[in-house]
Amino acid sequence: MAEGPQEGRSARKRRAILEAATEAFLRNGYRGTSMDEIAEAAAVSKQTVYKHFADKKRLFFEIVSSAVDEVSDPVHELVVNLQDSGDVEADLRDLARRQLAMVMQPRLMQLRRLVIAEAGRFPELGRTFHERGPGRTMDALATAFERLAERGALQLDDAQLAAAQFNWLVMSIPLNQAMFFGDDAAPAPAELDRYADAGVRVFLAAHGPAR
Amino acid sequence: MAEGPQEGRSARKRRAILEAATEAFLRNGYRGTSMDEIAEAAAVSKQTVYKHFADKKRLFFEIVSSAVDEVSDPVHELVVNLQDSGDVEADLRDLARRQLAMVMQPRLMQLRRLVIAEAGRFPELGRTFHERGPGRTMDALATAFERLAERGALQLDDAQLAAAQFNWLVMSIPLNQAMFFGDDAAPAPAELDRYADAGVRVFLAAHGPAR
Amino acid sequence: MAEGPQEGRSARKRRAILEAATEAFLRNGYRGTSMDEIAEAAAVSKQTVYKHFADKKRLFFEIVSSAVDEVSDPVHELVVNLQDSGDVEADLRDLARRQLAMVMQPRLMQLRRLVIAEAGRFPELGRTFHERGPGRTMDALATAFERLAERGALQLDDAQLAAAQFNWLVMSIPLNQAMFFGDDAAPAPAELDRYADAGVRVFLAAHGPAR
Amino acid sequence: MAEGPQEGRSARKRRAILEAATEAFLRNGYRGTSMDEIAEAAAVSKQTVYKHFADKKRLFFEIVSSAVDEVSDPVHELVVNLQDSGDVEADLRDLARRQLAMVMQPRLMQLRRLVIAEAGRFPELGRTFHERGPGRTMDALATAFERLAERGALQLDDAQLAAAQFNWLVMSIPLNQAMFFGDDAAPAPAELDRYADAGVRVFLAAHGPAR
DNA sequence: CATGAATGAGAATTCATTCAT
DNA sequence: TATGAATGAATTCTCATTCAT
Repeated sequence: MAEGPQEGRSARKRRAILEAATEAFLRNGYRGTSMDEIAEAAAVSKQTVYKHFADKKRLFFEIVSSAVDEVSDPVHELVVNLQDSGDVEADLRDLARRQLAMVMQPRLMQLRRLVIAEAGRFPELGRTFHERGPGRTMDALATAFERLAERGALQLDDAQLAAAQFNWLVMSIPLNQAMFFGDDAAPAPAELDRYADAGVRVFLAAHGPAR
Repeated sequence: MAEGPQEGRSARKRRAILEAATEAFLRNGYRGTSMDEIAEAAAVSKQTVYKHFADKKRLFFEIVSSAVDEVSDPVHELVVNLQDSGDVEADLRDLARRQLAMVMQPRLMQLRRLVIAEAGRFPELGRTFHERGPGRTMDALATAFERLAERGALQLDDAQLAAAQFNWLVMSIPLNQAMFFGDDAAPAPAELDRYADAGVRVFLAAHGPAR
Repeated sequence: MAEGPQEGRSARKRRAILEAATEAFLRNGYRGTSMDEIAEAAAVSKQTVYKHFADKKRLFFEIVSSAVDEVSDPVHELVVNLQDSGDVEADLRDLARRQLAMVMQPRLMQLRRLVIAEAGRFPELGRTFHERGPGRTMDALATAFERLAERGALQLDDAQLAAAQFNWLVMSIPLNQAMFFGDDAAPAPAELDRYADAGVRVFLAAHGPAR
Repeated sequence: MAEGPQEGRSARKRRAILEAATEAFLRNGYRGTSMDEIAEAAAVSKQTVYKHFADKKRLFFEIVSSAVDEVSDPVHELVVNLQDSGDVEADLRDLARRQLAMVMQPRLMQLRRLVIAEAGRFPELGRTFHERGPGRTMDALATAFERLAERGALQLDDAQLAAAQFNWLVMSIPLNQAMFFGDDAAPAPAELDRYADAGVRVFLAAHGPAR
């Protein structure tokens, strides 16, 4: 009765289910996860699961939606708070390093794989992920770049395109590596920084301030 | 009986199974495909399937391996035959456009999704795909870039890194779009060319010949 | 609290349960109705349902018993008040038309189907239905016919038999039609009258006053 | 191998399934019968059931359709072969007695109950039953009556109506009794004959030859 | 008293794989 | 060699009924 400040039994169970399901879906995918398994992991009866979530699909959707937000909010935050110290290169490098570190977290990698795997079966899923994840990040990046361009710190024709290029210049190499070689093979932090720096260098060669 | 000059009944059936299985696995994934379905689509009995392939996993592996080669050989070919007309920009743009068009083919997109989806369950799969697909392509690209660098057409510290950057600069944006928004939402050919060109421009800003 | 003059909370809930259960059982049958469903429709907790009715079977029984009375009382009333204006044909035709209209009401049709469907599982049910429904009606009819016979308006050997014949002559055709073709295919009121009249004609040919 | 003249394994299994399913569905209804039960009763694996019949609904439909034909063909036969000996009353009485005896067979009673019970869930079912059962019988009866009317043995305005009246005059009373009181309470053969005779008497009073 | 949760079983359907013919 | 059947377990979902709060 003292457990959980003002959270009722029901809400507590619901949270337990969500956590167990997130864990399971991220690890084993949609088809690889059974409702029995989720109920057991949440220490709840199957009935309780079905009372909270009408069916597996719906549960899956809520899981993924929450996970997307939970995991991409910090990345978005980062971009929104991009510093403008006067030294564009330093600022972008800083952003790139932090962003890459976040994006490469096992949790986000798993989520990305999961969404790609199930995007065929659940078309909405891919859209949702992209809009609330990379899409939102790149929009914020474009806005930030426009600010920099106004003061001459960047040269841009198309801020959206530049944002996307920055994004993928920084992340593509390690991301794809991890995607295909498994979470274990993910590059070490120091190496991640090198990828980030290299990406920024190329980006600035194209869009940096006029020399 | 006159069909297939020197191919026996058995080999013919094997091929039918492979084709049916490829189709099914690419469309519905590993778990979404049943052996019954494959046998029926190949017009053979299930026993015959099991005679040729010990179990589902093995069949899946052979399918994916073959598909990887089938689908990435042409891309590799392209890179190996990169022209050096003297006009690097034109040559790279030509390569980028062709490469992007190939990589965005539905078949390759499906394969990529499939491998990512199952990489958790079959770690070897991701490795195989990367080595025989993007990895091989990028190696060939690095070699080609080194040739260009020798003649001063490119400026490179690290040819491998440059090759990877080129590769993803050209492909990341449309590839990710298609990955998350479904095959239907893939960009039109004209737009693909624009992405290719924009990627090449950024690449050359960083690695192009000294001005 | 002001609602229901002398009916307590408990009695009100009980009534709500009975109404919800009647609706559900009539529409979906015994097996097709769940206790959850009933509790929800009655806006009470499942526990409350079980407090009022020991189990599903008992609830079902009470439902059907009440429904039988509710629905067959008016029919019985009708027969009991059979007029004797001197014109037997007119009087019987009037009775037949009214009776048929009542018997063909959707509610009674549903009840009839329900009882037939479950008579195997609940033998008492069929007995109850017949006794309090058609049985009682036919008894009343027999009594009325005897009165008419005494005054020579009808010629009868066996009043019970004649009552049953009258009953089914009037109702069998449209009843069976509706039974097998669904509620939607029930004959229109005008057509029902024609069936009633035709039934009466045949009945009077056999049992009418001597010519 | 010597078992079954020219019937293959598969056909034999199929027949076993059909028999087991008919038995089970007739006794326990659609919802009251499980596929497990059917498979076990047929001494077949559940897979085999599903290989022969796509799903429970389909199996149920085939069962009912076959049963309707099997059980109502003899009745139809009877009506088609209605004798015309010159003594209408004797001929009709003979028909009525035989028809009633057949219609009251337990098997047909069960089928009738089953169809009525499930007509709500499967509207086609009721239609099919009526068309191939009572409907067909009454059509044949109408045709036979028209023949008799031509020779003055019957007086008819509307042969279809007269056929339906005959049909129900003969059967309604015992049929409804059995329907509601269970198979055990079915009237004894001698009593059935009395109902048949009484029905014929009323029918002929209305539609018999002019006196 | 009444709510949410638990129980424990059973439903239909599907699967990968293996015998028997 | 290849076909139909069998196996045995798993999956999603539902149900009637009963505790615990």
